Amino acid sequence: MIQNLTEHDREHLQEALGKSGQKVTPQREAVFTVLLAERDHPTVDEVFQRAREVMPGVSLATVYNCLETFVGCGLVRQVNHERESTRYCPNLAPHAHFRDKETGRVHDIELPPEVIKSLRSILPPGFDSEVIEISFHGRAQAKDSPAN
Amino acid sequence: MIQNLTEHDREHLQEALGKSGQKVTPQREAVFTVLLAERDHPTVDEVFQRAREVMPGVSLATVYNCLETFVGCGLVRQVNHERESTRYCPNLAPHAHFRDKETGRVHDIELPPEVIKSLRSILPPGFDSEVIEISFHGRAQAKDSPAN
DNA sequence: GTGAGATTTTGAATCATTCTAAGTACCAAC
DNA sequence: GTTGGTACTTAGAATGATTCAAAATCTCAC
Repeated sequence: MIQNLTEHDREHLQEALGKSGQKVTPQREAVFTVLLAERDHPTVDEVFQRAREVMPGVSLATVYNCLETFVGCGLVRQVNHERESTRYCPNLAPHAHFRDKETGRVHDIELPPEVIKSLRSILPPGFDSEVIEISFHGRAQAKDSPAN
Repeated sequence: MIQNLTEHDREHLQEALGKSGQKVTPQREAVFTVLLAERDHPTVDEVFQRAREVMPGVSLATVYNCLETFVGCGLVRQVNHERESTRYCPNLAPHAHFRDKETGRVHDIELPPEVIKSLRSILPPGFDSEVIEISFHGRAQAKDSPAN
């Protein structure tokens, strides 16, 4: 069952939206409620299904809009950041990727073994990871692609 | 300009394909050549455009097939691993994600500040990152979602 | 209450990717 | 050298997530 927002959460929503000049609407409340109710990293479609339980008339487009708005004002995070076309690289050495916001270019960043180790060490017992994907997003002033 | 494969690269291709009972074909050679020629993490469509310069008749479907084959036999790596629907989470504390291969579930993994620091430290000078995305892929025997 | 601007809705459009069915190439056995 | 099998490629249709466009609705300041 999806509970109503607590006073505190409602204020949080209000404040975050307000800061960027946007309003609290029933739809936004519904979507936010859904996100807080079950923190299982739902897809848009899952959010949509659940939101309809609370507000039967909401549309899928609105759910997309709300989520975009929330991401924009820092209320929620996108897990598959900037879903774009899949990219391929023939560099098989362990490395991270850095996507330059400005150019869209992706650079390889060498990944020293001790960093990999420290990453693995944060996994709780019972979690066994074969693949670690790391990607940075930001700006690079570098002239040329580094390590490749 | 896209050069032909070196002897060495051709052998590499041959061996990797052979291991999984697959053949070297002109199309696969062309696609592999393209991948090695410019290591800029191209999208499928970019690979397709470039492959056509080398082999005008090649089809998009074949490029998809070749890339899938290469990933399967470990010749290349996919940058946007498992492109799926975008997911959302309201956990704003810095954390990594762990996707369980079996269930498809995504778990939050707490990210200690020192690990973040060590990650930032691998960026070459001139690279300034605002967002770091980390995702593990593997198996979890845990009963329940941990830190959330 | 009116009007401007923001928000929502529906349905169409787009884009990456996958699927399907038919065609082609190659190799082995005869 | 023909036959058959298997892997591979092709074109185009189908799918699925997401975005867009235009009309309808809401909200708030006045």
